[in-house]
Amino acid sequence: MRPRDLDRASAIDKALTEYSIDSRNLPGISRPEERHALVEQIIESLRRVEFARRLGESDISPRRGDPADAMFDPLRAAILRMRQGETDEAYWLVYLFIYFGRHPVGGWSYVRRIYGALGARPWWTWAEVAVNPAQFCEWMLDHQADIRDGARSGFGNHRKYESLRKVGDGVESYVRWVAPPRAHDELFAAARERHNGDPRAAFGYLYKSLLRVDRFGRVATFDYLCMVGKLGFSQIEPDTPHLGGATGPLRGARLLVGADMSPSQLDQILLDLGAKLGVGMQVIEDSLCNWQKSPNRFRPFRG
DNA sequence: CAATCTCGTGAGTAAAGAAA
DNA sequence: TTTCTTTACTCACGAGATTG
Repeated sequence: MRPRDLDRASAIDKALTEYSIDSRNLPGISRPEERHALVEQIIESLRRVEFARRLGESDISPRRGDPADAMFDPLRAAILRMRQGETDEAYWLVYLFIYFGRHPVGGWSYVRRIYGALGARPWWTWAEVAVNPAQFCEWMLDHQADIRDGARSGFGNHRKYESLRKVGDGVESYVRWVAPPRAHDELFAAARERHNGDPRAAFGYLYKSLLRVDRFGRVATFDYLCMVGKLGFSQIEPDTPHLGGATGPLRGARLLVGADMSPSQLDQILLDLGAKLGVGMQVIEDSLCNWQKSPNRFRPFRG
């Protein structure tokens, strides 16, 4: 662990111990091995979350926004667009970033080829897709072979069961969700207003509706909304870890708190725990998922 | 010695079934 | 009706087994 994290680690360790004495027993970390492994996972998760926040404030080369350039990066492209006031394009790029993820070998090649329309013009910008999603759908079906490039392309780890065949349907469904000519920021602003500007309530409301979008299950929905919040596109933040329908994080939560609890009970307990630790629900969700894979020994998440 | 097939694994989404 | 659990399905990948 890095020296600068040591203080934070000992504070979290202490808070965990206090919580398990004062508030609720945490059988999964009664031994120091387990507790230390969890603390390290929490530190790692904090680092990942803070990386996205910092990225939103850092200098970014314009080449990151150009799908014709090998340096293209959908997340950085989203930030650039937002800075230029192109909010719909920014949200669309976050969606694409989540939908495809980064392949360990192929990197962003899927997003790059699709967003950049395989070098043709115009690119598949939000303006193009929103007006005619059916045309995008057709283009996707026609160009699957050109987009694919063996081992040098593919979906990211979290999206490994997706396929190019389904992308058209997914995108069509997402376009219906945004419902142009309504803009993304109108949708998010309405969600916030509906809940008096409460970032958590707005998140919960958006989560429920986005979950109905095709090919956007629990993980994609949660990650997309978290990213929108972290980049500051909209003032929202996860209200709970949303363990309903989860696999890894739910297993982790049951290991930590107790096997006989339902996802919604665990959501509430973890909300309380997160407040005591001073960490957000994405950190809780992410760290429990990684911890659960190896509860008694810290293993960094790679992928 | 390949090339191909066949599981098993891992971590998602969707839908059906069960419970509250 | 909503929530939770279970089951099925998807896709890439690697290890072994099978085939040519």
